[in-house]
Amino acid sequence: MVNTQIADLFEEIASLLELHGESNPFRVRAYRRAALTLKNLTESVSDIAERGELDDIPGIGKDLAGKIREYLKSGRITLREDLKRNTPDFMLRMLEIPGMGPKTARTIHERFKPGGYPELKKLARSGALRELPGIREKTERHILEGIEITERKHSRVSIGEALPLARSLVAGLSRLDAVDRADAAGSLRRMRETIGDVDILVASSSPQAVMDAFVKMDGVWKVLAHGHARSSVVMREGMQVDLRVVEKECYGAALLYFTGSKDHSIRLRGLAKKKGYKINEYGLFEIRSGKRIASAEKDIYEALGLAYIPPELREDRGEIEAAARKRLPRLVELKDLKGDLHAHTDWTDGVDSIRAMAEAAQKMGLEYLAVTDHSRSLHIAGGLSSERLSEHSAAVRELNKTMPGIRLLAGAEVDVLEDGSLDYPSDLLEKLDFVVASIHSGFRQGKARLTERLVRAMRSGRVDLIGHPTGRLFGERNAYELDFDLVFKTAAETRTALEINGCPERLDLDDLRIREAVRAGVTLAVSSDAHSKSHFNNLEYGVGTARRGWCEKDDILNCLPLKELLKKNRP
DNA sequence: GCCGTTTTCGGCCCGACTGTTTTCAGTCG
Repeated sequence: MVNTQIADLFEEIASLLELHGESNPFRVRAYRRAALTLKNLTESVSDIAERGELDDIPGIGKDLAGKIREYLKSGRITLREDLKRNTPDFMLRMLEIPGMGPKTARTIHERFKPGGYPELKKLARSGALRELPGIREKTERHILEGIEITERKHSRVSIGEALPLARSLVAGLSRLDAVDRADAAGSLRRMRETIGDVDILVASSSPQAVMDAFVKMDGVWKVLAHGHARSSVVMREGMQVDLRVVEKECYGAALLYFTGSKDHSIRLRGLAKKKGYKINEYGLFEIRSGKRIASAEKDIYEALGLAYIPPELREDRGEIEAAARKRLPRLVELKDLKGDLHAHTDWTDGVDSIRAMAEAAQKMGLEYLAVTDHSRSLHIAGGLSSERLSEHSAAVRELNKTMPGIRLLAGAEVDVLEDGSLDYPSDLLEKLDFVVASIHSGFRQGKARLTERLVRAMRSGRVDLIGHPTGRLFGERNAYELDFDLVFKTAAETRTALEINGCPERLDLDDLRIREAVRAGVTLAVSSDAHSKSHFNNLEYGVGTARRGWCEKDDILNCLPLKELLKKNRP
């Protein structure tokens, strides 16, 4: 996507400017901010450029608009080419080392011009770097450790990995006598689909004791920083965890600050300043008197004239304006889900029986579960033949007689074949209670044909829900391109729901597309796509993503009680 | 480089930790 390409170039320009000693930090920030804005855009900048509306984008002025146009026209940005020509590749890569910023990278490069990590390591080991100003033995050691961390650390991990780790750390910390309260903050609390660092906040009146225990916790590999208010460690799996300890009185303000996002915080602080206040992690203060006005999250928002903004919305994507007008959505919650409409069993590629899955769903407090095993063409997953599907439905219905408290729906996840037809005959689908249709093959067909497949499936009149609509798989496969205007329009017209697949490797649709879909009047469904009992946890990730997409309860099909679901589905 | 109920100049969020420093610079979130 062209937006991402330009965003990456803007980020690169920002780093290059710093390396070249750019004296105006705000110029650098302007590029970084613009990069983030572009990544958050759902519309392609080339469309916006065609309408001549580039400088309507916040943070994009005359100059940056010009650079975007230059890229769209020529595929290059002259400033970036010029800077790049005068910057060795490794100088830029040195910035990836934690603790290594532009000033240090530049100093080292000017004197030694190392061409890669091996050379830099040799310099640090030999003690050669310490002849530079500001660098002594400890800095050398930190550079060596930083390189080691860079080599070990994988980039962002899915929330499915990060959340359980964070919860076990929070539980461990909560057991300490010195700890009054502990929470995961940062991008985890905002339920971002991927997590860079895990941020944990603790309230305690004996911070040093908490910190000392933290850096010695199980699984800690390296200690990056160990202070009395803040510490950072790297876990054996390579994930960085930052811990911040504050007094109980500041907990809300610290939670606000530590949850971010950075851009949301910056906006809040700007607002505060205009009102004569100052926000830091200890509270909201009146500048004139130095008095603390508020410290709970809610109270701080209120003092700024804003409604309370749930963490999932704190991305500076219009939530501050909406909060000022008291027009924030009432976000869907996990407890609003009445059922799950997409799950697999040991009839195909799931590991648990229909009964075991039903019991697990019931334990989650669900009223209904659609059992949607794979269709015949998906051989790799042991897709059911037409005959087997009939037996499957019969087994599901038989079980309903013996299991009070949960209603099982006989369903299928039917493949949308390469020509857009469905993988079971129409009369067979007609007999099912619930039909999920998904694309599992032919991902490379291109935007027009993939869109046409989904449109045809929706127009078949046999499909209730489109499963994982963009096919993305975290770390494996990017979302395929679709004509979303057409997909959303068709979904709304045919009253076909689109899935928010809660599997953490999918989270498909993603937050931005969900928001677009809601605006287009599309109904969504949060599904677990569970392949085992434990996967019903996925619903939590799905709801988190739905909330990031500004979904209310009424936008979600499986928030309907069973009766209404059946009525709506088969009128 | 952007932006404007402090509007075309002069601002731009704020604090912790570390190391190399005697009062601060660099980096990070």
